[in-house]
Amino acid sequence: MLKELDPLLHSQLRLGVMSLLMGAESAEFTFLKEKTNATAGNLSVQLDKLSEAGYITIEKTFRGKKPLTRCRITRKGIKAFEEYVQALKGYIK
Amino acid sequence: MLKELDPLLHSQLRLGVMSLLMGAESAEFTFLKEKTNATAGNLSVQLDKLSEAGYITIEKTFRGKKPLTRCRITRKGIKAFEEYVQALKGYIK
DNA sequence: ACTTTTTGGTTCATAATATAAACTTATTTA
DNA sequence: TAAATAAGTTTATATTATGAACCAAAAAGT
Repeated sequence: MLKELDPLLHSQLRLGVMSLLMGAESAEFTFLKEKTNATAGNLSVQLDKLSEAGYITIEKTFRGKKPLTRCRITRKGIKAFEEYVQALKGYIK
Repeated sequence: MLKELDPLLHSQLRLGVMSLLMGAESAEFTFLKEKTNATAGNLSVQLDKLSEAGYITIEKTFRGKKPLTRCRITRKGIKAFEEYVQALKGYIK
């Protein structure tokens, strides 16, 4: 039987972010923005949602005088991602 | 680079329907409803969208005196599904 | 025989979600 | 010193998903 797909992950942009974070120790806002082709506003909102859910951490610092936002996937996020992939496989054969 | 995910397929219910139709010659409304656990209203709407897009055909007849709605995936639908799966693989590694 | 429930849906109003435009604050660059 | 750029956030809107309410016919109760 088809499993539920975690709605937090079943979104192109959030899934893209999580996918990128799965493959890196951490990633900067600007990097994620470039790789996903998202607008800053949209990315900002979606990162907040992932953070709210405890799937990522967001660390805001400065590089010199400029703001620097760094994201990292959490253990919970990794687990959710892996479960999502398993569930998805039931759909794509 | 991450590819676009066809928004018509990137929806739990529509993807579920397409997945079921990929594995069968045809399927009845009531069968799809059971397998996907959708409400009739939601399923009806999503089937229309897939049909509008040319991804499935919907044939309305009768079994005895009761309405019978039968769905089939089209060549276009199969292609779209396969492309979606390819694009998705870029996200889930 | 009629009235209640079930079957097989559709329509529509609302809830949830995604998205980008407009804004902010600070920093280079001209 | 005015104008453009960087790095985001907030907010208003557009899009999408979802189910409640509805309909017509058939089957089941009484």
